[in-house]
Amino acid sequence: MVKITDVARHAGVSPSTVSYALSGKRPISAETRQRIEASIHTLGYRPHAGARALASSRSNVLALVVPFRTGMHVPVVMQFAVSVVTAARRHDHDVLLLTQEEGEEGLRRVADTALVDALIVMDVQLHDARLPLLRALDRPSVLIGFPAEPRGLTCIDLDFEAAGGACVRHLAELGHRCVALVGSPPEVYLRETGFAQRVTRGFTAAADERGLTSTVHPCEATQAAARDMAQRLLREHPGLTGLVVHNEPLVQPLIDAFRELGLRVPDDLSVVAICPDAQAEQAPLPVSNVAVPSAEIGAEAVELLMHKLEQLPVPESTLLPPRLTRRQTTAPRSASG
Amino acid sequence: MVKITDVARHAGVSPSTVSYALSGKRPISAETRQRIEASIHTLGYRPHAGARALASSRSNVLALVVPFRTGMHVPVVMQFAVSVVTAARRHDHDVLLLTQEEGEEGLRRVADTALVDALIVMDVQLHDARLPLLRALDRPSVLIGFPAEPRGLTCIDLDFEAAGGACVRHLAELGHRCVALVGSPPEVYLRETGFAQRVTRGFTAAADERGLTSTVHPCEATQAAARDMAQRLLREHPGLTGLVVHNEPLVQPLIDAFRELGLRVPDDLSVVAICPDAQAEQAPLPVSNVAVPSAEIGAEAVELLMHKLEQLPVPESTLLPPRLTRRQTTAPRSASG
DNA sequence: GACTGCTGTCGAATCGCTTCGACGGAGCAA
DNA sequence: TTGCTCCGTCGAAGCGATTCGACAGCAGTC
Repeated sequence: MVKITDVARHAGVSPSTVSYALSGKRPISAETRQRIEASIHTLGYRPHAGARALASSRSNVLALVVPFRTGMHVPVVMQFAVSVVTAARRHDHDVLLLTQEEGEEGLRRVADTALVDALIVMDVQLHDARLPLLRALDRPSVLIGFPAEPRGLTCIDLDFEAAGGACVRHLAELGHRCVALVGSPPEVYLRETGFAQRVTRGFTAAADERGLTSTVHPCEATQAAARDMAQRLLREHPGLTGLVVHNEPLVQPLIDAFRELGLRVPDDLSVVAICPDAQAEQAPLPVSNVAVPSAEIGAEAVELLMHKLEQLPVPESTLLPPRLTRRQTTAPRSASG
Repeated sequence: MVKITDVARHAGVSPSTVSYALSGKRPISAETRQRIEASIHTLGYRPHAGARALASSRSNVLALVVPFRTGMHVPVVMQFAVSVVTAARRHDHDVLLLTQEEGEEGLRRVADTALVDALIVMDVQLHDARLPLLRALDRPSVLIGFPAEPRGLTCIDLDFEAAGGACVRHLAELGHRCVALVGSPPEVYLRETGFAQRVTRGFTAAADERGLTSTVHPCEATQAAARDMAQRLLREHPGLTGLVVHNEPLVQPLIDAFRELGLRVPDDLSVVAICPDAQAEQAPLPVSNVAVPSAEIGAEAVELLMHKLEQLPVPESTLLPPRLTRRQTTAPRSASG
């Protein structure tokens, strides 16, 4: 293994000079720097991560805690993880993958052994058991999602409340007067994952504000449940012409189910989903949607963390504003509707 | 931060004794060990990961390289990653997440900086550009998937060839005489990802062996493509009664498309998929399938790596035998079929 | 009773890098 | 010329573990 002393000897300088040339923490003359860079290149030198971490007390590694089994949509999680890795690399950091299964002990372990410099925690619950720990840890963290009490933490997420409102307003502007929200499976509400409730709140508030009739329905993510839900909505709310879906795997099955029941989308029923753009675009009939911007959230979470690592102030809450794209599943309410 | 010398002082022993008590590399009397453990507990000691890595030249971290954009089914990748993390933790290792985007340079970086002890590489292509590097690296690696020339490497995957064969034999035993394979999107074949070709080979060989009529059709993973494919198969192969699907997102759309064309599953058409059990079970009509055992592959990949780290011999190839589960989409060929 | 062989522990060296203080020389002001 | 400041570089002291060789004490052997 080639080490910093080898480089130093080869370049005719001292090890500390090589170190400073690499880190830029002290001025080094252009000439010397070039000689050092040449030596590094010809010798193929790479600083030893452990030695560096020991000496500098920085590992340049971030922990990412991903949900294990949850109501969360898998592609969203994956997309998110990839964007975190990509963003971290831009800041010369790597990403250690932890599963939620490890729980608090896992967080404590990677933090206390100085294996990571900072943590990103996904799928935060309203009353998450890990909150006290995250507050107490000597390492900065960023949460994806909002707990009941975010003070003293750094949280980021899509503004789901505004997203729910945006969907309703879009429908209202198209003339719809009776709308329904089909949401996450019941256990997501029970687990208090926050975002489900926030969508509901925004949805209901906007509907009330515009004087629309509205109902909310949690729903399992299966085709059978979709079919039942479609029938039930038709039966219980005959005037329904606008539907908001916040349940990724259910978007297409619901649309299909309504079709089978004889409703045309968007002519008889307008559908707007809260889901990733990729999904909305690729549907057989592209779906009007509010984007769930996993990549943006991941990238921004890393930026926040980098600021915290540099002791710069960051906002406690970051709510990304919803972006609604009208595609082909929403249309003005027809005369017959 | 509490360090090993603090523990040593508290327990009235030398630091090296603490280290040996922790690692078990030399005998320590029961009494001393207990005193040390008590001190560790009361002081809340955790060994510094960097210091440990530097001294022992072992970081206890594995790298996992996941595909970025690919024909691979996202939930399979995720499932796989989670099982790798879980298995690694059982061996007191952590997992560093790399994206394929980083390419060879990324592998070289984490290996040469001694950030990781070993690597797991997913989505290996037949003529993967990373193979020479992986052969040359001073750190062991395990590949998920088989390149054209696996010699000198350690590879593991489902035995896709046997899986293709198993599907055909299952259909043959039910009396079917004309079968088709609907496979991955064309680009997966072009990218030479190996598993697509292997399924085809096993499928065709088994069909020939049993004297069945067989055809193979790559297919995009969209609903529209599924519909076209169903129509085309019906038109071109009127005698078709057995279908093998090796394309996760297409399984349900294909079944739906055939239904819409008036075919009953399994009465008129038997369908067997190569897909994760979870997907097969959760379908509206549970699908007969050969399991893609991501979790097993991930766990076994970690075991192989652990053996290699201990210098134990491991097989160059590990092919997991296919496991076919008959559910509700396959039935004996009907008289009319 | 001297010798051999364990068992259990210690001390010191070492891993490879960062960082702090020091210092020589150049540039500039008085 | 003297005295100050910077700039660029060096040397040495850590960072916090692991590991190797040494050694004391005790048991068993001839």
